[in-house]
Amino acid sequence: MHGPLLAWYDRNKRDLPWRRTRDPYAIWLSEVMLQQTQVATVIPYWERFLARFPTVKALAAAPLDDVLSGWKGLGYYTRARNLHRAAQEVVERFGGKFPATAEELITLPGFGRYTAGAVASIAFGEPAPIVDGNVARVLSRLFEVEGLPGDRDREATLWALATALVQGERPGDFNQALMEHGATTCRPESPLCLLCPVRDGCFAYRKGRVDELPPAKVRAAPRKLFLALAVWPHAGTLLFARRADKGLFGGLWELPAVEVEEETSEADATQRLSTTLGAALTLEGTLDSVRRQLTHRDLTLRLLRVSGGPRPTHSTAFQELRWCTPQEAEALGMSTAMQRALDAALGHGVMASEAPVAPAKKAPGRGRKATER
DNA sequence: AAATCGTGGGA
DNA sequence: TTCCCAAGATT
Repeated sequence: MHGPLLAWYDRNKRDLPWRRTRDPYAIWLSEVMLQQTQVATVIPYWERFLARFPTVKALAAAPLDDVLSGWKGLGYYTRARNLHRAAQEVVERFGGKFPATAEELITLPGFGRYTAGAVASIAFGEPAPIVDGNVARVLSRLFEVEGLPGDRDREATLWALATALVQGERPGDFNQALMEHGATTCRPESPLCLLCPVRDGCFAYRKGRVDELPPAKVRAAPRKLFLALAVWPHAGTLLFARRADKGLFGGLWELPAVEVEEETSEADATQRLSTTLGAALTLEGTLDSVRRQLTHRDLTLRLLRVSGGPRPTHSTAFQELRWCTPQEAEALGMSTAMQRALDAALGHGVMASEAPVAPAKKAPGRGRKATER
């Protein structure tokens, strides 16, 4: 099946930007961005990021804030943090020369077995195996591998198969052929078996089990999470805070937030924010909540417009505090959820409703008039 | 080793 | 609207 699949790949592969380069750094970047993320989403991010950080040395030398800003909106932000750390290790441990073997690569932050094998095979031609979601699905069907995703025996079988299959011509292209086949033909729903180049050897196809392999993974119901956000305008700025490195949205900026319960009153939430920020806050009004559905979280952001003092510049509850104009805030690493909340606040005229500071600044035109309730 | 970590697109 | 989930790594 090695030959037919490779031939199919040569005829049918998509023209993706990272397939036009042999730069290990650029290929690595694509692999990290593609983790749990769809190709169409990654393409513009990859091009922008590469223009901003053209080499591993440039990335290593950049401030983490710039890296997180470049990752803004892509999700799984630990990837950006690990990418940055790994770039610095490439410079320090390997003299800026990208390590060429899976064995070395896997010692870098953010490199697991998959990413190490992908970079080693695609960028350096090492016959290193990979098993991602696509490959797992393709091999499960071809060889009728049983077991749920995550099952130890199943994973071991898949890696053993991938290891055996990648020995041969053009290991990087073969690995990509496996993935490409899984992404476009041997896809999860309604696979296109009539177009499959290796149908004759597929056990699941012969037995009519294509639709039942592999079994879908069981997913826990998302838990609810309520955050109360302080929308605190002053002199054309808003207060922003940097979250802890670990956990949800780690290291990203936000409108200062505290976790609350669904039934927590606005007054109590304001009090919690006062304590957290070390300031006496007055609730001036509320804005519509912003809801976001994450894989594991059902997120509700409750926006509280507040005033008060003294205005803090640091806090024990946050890594860092900063008063930023809306324009300055655009350069902060921020989750999409928080970006939506910020856009909502600005769109409702929270800057304009502030007592004007001479000379009066115009609120950014976000469309809607203030409809504060 | 089961849980955690985001997002946008498609059904 | 709601649900599902895609080129995984980390603890």
